[in-house]
Amino acid sequence: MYRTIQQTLLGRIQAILLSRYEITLGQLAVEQPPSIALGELALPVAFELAKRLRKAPRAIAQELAAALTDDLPNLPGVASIEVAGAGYLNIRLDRAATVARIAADDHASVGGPGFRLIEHTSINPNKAAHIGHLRNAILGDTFYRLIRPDSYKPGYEVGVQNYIDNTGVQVADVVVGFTTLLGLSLDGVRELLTELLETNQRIDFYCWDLYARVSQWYTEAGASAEELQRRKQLRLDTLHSLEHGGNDIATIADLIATAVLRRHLQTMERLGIEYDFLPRESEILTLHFWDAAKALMIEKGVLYEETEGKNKGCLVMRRANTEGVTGDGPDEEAKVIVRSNGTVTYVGKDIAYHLWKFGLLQKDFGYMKFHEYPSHTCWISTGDAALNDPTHPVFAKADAIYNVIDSSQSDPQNNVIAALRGMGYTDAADRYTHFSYEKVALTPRCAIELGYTISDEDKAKPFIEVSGRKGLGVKADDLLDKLIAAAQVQVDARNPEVPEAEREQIATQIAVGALRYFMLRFNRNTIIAFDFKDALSFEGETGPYVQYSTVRAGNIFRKAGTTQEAALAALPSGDALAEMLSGDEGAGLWETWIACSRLTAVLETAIATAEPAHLAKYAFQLAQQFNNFYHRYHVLNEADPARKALLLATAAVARREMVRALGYLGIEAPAVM
RNA sequence: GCGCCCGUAGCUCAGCUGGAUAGAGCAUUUGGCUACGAACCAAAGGGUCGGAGGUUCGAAUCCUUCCGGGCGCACCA
Repeated sequence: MYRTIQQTLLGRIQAILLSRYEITLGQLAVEQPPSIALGELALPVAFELAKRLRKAPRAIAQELAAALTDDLPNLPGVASIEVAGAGYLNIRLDRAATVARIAADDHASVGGPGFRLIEHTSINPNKAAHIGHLRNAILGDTFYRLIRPDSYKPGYEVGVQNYIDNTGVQVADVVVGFTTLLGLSLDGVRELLTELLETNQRIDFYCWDLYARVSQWYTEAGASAEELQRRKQLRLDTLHSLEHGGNDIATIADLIATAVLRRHLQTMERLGIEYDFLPRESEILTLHFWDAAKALMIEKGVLYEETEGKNKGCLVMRRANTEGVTGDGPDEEAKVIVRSNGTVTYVGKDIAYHLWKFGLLQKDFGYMKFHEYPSHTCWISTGDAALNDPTHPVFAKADAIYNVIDSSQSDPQNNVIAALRGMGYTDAADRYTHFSYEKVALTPRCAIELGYTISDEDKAKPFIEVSGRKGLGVKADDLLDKLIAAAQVQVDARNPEVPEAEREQIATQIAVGALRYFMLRFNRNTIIAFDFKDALSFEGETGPYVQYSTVRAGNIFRKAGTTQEAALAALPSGDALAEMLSGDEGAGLWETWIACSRLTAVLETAIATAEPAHLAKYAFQLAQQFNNFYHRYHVLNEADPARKALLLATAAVARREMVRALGYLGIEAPAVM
């Protein structure tokens, strides 16, 4: 609703500027005044115009205020406009009329045309997911919730995919662990996987330790140089066997990668995170995506053979943000895409994959059903035409893409964008968003708590990098288990009358709420220094604080013998409502309604900036606002029926928007807690 | 060497495309449970927004420079 008013106001202002001054301003700022006593919206537009009109801001503001006041019939909901400070235009709204519209759930639309593809999670399928992966998946999943169509907004058509690098070095490393460190054959690996499954052991946890062992084995202190060289070669040979396919090593890799992948899906499903499609690198190889991309790149003149210098004999591409060839010499800054031995680099494969996303590659994956969620199917790629299920949805038609990938990958991401741009696909390049975020690190204290030995140098640092190679990190499932246990203690103590199964469900909701909120409260480019104390907190700026607020609100309706919907429908109207919302006393309630009306405005900002943290902050502010209201106004004891109805409606609107905001964060509102 | 990011209260972080007195949480101190559940609320202390210049009506925000930290810059994936 707040956004609706913003939009009409800006529209009128633009019209006035055009007719009076013949000025068009691209971007007009709308702010909230520091205090509600000054109004609900403020326009600093007069300051902007002062230079261009060579007039004092206050004088311009006076003129604009007069014009807007004349225009009041075209501004529904606006009560008055006044000039304040050095030249602000402060807008006051008609409280009763606005409250009625908010109660009726009148709000701006969010959404538009076009298909969007979000890629997130993309964990190497060779070990358990850790907190860093959680941040990635939670960011991606939350953004998906922000933009998808739902009952509140039309949104955008969207697909979610999780890229699986099942033929990379990380999988090769863990395969070396199974074949060499454990000395297992293909049958031996099959038996071990079955055994782990039957004894309810997590294969991804098993691989976590094995992967760390292999990494250590490659650089083992006691081993001779020849031996280490032999191990390195084994690693390389294994990688090549995976890439080539059709051998026992590749089959082992596939068994392990698929089993680990299934575990990742389970872990993420605990957090309410689902996928539509799992494209795998193995199919990018077997279906020869690169060959098609290469032909296209050469045709478009982006890819060329270097004939001299250090990259002689390679196919190279001009790098992003460089001038390329200046003068006669070779472009030494160029990025090698095809090595002199004819093999393609990672960026090359990535370019092919991204051409596919935008529907620009003349090739497609085969699709098989892989996992069933309650509401939809998750598909996986296949290179076997016989296995392709023709009923599969189409994904290779993106108008815009969002790649949730940590910020250290910005260089390769920019190379892919540069390739698209160089090929003339400027629309695609412009709508390619590297949804970058900083990593989750451990505080030294946390690392010590986990039992790792930390060097003095590391102890002095503010944080220590998580390392799958070293096995240094907090596994996602472990953290979630820990959070559930902590929540369970509280739920059991506070709600002994609730059946056990329900208490467990509530504890899980709280744990997920705490975890998701924790990962979302920071801006994307803030490094999170992980600490159990903060992550396990249920007080202050946390998910459970917001959840608790919804429970409190819910209790009011229950005890008043009504429901949230009925309370909103029973909002008083007319002069009685206006009277109750007026003055300082009414301002307290009015403030809550205005805060509740800002959801679409916040959604819009969060989507435009690809920053879910805005919504997390908003959810918390709403809860603070509600708790403030809760203490200030006692609903059930209110003697005046009209006033009581207004208080009930206020609690109802607060709960409605808190639950919505939480929903976008992927957090449920428990019935009790 | 080049590129990107960061430096705001004791700690962890917000601060919307420059705007009104720089805000939260945690921690500390104090007050509030015979009133809708205290996973809560209220109050207090705590800031030369890394330093120095500059741009202008106005700078935490933009520009330059320096200091301090992080991450990239392979014929690795």
